[in-house]
Amino acid sequence: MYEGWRATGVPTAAVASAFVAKTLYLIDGNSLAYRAFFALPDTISTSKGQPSNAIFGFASMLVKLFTEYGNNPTIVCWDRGTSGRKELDPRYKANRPSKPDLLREQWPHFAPIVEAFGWHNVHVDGFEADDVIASLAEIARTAPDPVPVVIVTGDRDSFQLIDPEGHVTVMATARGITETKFYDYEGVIERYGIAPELIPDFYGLKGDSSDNIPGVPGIGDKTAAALLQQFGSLETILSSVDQITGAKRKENLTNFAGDARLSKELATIQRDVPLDVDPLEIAALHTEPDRAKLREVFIEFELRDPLRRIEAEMGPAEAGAEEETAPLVEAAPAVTVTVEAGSLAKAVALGNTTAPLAVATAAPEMEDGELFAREQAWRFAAYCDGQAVVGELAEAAELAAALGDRPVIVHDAKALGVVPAIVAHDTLLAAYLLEPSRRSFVLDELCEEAGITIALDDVGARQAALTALLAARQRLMLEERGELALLDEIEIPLIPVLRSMELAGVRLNTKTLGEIADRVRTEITSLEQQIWELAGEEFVIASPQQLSAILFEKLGLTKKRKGKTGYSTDARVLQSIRDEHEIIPVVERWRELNQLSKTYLEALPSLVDEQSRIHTTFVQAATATGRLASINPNMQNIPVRTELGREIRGCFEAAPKLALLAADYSQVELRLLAHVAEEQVLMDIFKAGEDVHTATAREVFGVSDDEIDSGMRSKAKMINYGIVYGLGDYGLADRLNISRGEAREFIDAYLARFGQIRHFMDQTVEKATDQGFVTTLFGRRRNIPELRSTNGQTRAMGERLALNTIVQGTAADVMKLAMIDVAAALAATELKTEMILTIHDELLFEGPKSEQKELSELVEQGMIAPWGERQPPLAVDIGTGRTWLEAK
DNA sequence: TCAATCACG
DNA sequence: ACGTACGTGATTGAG
Repeated sequence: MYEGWRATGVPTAAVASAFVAKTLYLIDGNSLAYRAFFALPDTISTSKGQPSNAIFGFASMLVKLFTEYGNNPTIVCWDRGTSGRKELDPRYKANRPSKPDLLREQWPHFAPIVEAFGWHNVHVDGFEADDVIASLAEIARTAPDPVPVVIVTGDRDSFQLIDPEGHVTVMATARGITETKFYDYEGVIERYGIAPELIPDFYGLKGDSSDNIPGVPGIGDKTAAALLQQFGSLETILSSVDQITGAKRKENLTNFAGDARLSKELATIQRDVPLDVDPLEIAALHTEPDRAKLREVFIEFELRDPLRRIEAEMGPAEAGAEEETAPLVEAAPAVTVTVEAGSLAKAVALGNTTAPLAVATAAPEMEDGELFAREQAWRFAAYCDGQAVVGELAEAAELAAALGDRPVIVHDAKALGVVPAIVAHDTLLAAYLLEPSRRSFVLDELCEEAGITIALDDVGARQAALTALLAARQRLMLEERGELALLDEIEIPLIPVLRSMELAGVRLNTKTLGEIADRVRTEITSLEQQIWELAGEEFVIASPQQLSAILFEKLGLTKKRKGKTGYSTDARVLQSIRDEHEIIPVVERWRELNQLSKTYLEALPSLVDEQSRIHTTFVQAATATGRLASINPNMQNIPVRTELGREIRGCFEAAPKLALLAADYSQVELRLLAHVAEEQVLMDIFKAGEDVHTATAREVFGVSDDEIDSGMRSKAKMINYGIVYGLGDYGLADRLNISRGEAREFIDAYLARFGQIRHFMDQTVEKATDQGFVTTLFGRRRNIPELRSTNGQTRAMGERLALNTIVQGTAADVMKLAMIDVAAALAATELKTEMILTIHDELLFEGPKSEQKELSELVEQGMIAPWGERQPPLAVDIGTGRTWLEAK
């Protein structure tokens, strides 16, 4: 039976039985790889754009086995051909689609991961993984001193390998990939109602569509199990057809008896595959993971969490082993680092003083409830050229002052409070440019992933050194991708500009705001009573679940869209059923007031400083497109669209004796689109200074200007927005409340009139799909793995992302350059005016009214300057006033 | 912690 | 057969 491996001369079962028996894990590699691939979104990919969902899932499973069950002897088996079973019936697995490209690309990387664990890969030509597993398990099970076997697979037909003695059990992957369920002999009986050895009979009856095993028509899980329980085996069933109830079933069992027998055979896993490995030997062998190799592949595929888990499990490497896990980068200087406590001056003089100094700071540790943390010192560390100095600061601002003109490398320079005069590199911003879709940029994690490690006891010194090494690596990568200028000429120069705006803040008239708040509170209370009365009971109006129960169940109103947890009650749904019940308008009003009240009226006053000013924090590494984000509070979503919203906006005002000036780009995104698509008709509209929506209506509907009504203009406006967002007919139909067909006609008419836009879209999608990413006009890059998804809907999303990212991202680049220009121009004058806010395409300034004329000129110039001579020109609208509302 | 909702560009 | 326009942040209820 085991000639295969006997012939090769490896130890026989008798010899091997001398080894100590441990549990042997036999993994169906194919099953796991496929499961992982289909269980996880195929948009998971590395920062370089390499698809990695299956690798991630597969590696996670191995890590789970390692961490939860220990380092057991493990063999991963792989298909090599579709086995002898194919000869029985050419239909077997015939309708199985070939391996998806995205999985095929990942295929070569599974085996090395297994090897890194110190585990074994096995395949036998002409056999499938489960046949190999069965044969290995058979040897282990029947050895004089049986080795317990756990088979890890997602395929249920492997249950037939489970034995009554408990030597062979199956760990089956459940939903997802890392969720598993153990099956032993009793477990299978419990689950299927039949013993494991009847599994082939079971599949013979019910068939298996995934492997194209026919079975008997009309027989499913339940019937197959019942029949087997009654008769004991497929053969007995087939020979006792007369005793079976149901004419049709009888007929099928008679007519398809041949198929059933063949199906059983197809479902029977072979246990006599010739092998050249000895499972008993492997079971007795203890191997250790190759930590360096493991690290290398996990880092290569950016498997952050699995790497963390496996390293935590393995514990610190043994002394002396450190050399083996050498970092992937040239991090040699780290070894020579010396740490000495010293002064700031000493730090600043570290190494060659014209070379950048890497610095790191740590805020005082604050215990819960501790109010006076500032009495403690800040700690700082500086690193340059293999030497480090650590020390303390009375306050954070000391650092920038001491640094003077020394170039600095730092992780998040803006967070230092005072931005050093010369920032040579910011590892946070560099990491953001390299991976703009990433959510967190923790230095330790970035280094960990890059394979940069430094053995230094002092946390501060280590952070500073890590920053330096990471910076070097990042600059090479940015250079390679053509994004270095983006860092050096946009993101870094922007840091002090943003910091100044944060420090300046915006003045809030808390008195007026308080009056509005009181008024609104009263109204909310009254609305609340009305709603409860109309509903006939008190409930939490803010709970979509409870509201949904009232509206759609108690009151029986028309249900519209439904989400994951129930029927939607959002504004659009409410609007569409407004006429059905008098409660709806009250709920709508309550929603509006409550939202504005909770988010702004009640929250903002507590955020003002002694000057009644609010200081937001701009997050430079937040959005996937390059835009800025604003938090604590978010100053970029202050209301303006509703009446109450405008009242709130009116509470933001200039300080006494000063005024506000707002400058916003007019239709930047459409102008940029016209430029990148080289769409002459659209460019001409802008060059002529026309209203773009009206002009679009004219072009698309083929009418003259005086025939355009407001409805046509608003339709055109929707189409224009749609174009920028990457529109589809359904989305447009939804918004315009027209049929999908009509929407399609509009879009076709638009793209026919603006032919270059269509060309640009097609070309962009093609190029982006090919490259896996898009870039803005200024070279900012975003990977879009969605474009290569096997799911059509996901791909469509990728196409929209591709187009929108170019437009939105280029607009963000332009605004950032504008802010740098304007800030520099302002600084070069005697003007006292300050730039205080940026809201994507708008800038807000505060200063003496007397400066407004000069300021307008300067701001407009500064905002247009980055665009240079490109066509169409950009345009800026400027307004002034006491409040933000007036200025806009 | 997530989903739903809604404020903005 | 699906479920739709891009990008954000804050608040809230419910698990």
